[in-house]
Amino acid sequence: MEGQETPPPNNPSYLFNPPPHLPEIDWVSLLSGPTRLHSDEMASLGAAEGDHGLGNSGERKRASSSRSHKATRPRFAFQTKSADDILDDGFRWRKYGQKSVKDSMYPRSYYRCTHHTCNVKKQVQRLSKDTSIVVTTYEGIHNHPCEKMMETLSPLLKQMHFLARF
DNA sequence: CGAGTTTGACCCGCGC
DNA sequence: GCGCGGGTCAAACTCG
Repeated sequence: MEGQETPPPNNPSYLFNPPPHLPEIDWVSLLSGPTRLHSDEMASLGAAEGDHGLGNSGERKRASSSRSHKATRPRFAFQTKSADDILDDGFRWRKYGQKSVKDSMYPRSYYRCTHHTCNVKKQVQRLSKDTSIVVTTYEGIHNHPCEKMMETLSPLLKQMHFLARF
């Protein structure tokens, strides 16, 4: 049931996502149907983000400024057709939660980038309508190079460095 | 033994 | 004000 009408373009110009077994990404729905997942207006640059009182008697020491980041954070969602929920995009993700959503009969998984200085999050959810479709929502931008990519590029960079001497 | 996953509880925003 | 739905935390657990 793979109605693939868009074979992978073999243009060698993609610097991002050169991964080995990348499933087909529905970039069309990405670009045309921007946000029907979360129609959140990313206005309200919450400058006044006082941490919540949270005067709980030492229960959850919720380190403030965690949930309050609903301000201007780039987020984009796209659909992939894959049998596997998690697709290897070159980054390392650590799962930190899973919830069952109301509309979908499948649970939604929450991942966070394992890089120290990188607090990019993503959530993965399988469509109940079409179980072969997985909706991935990225939130934030990586402030570090993709290690998979660096691994691939490393010898190339070395060679360039070598050639640059001439 | 460390990194990552599982899972239940907690917290919060929003609609009624 | 209350209940629901969704997002996150953290302890326990698993796997390499």
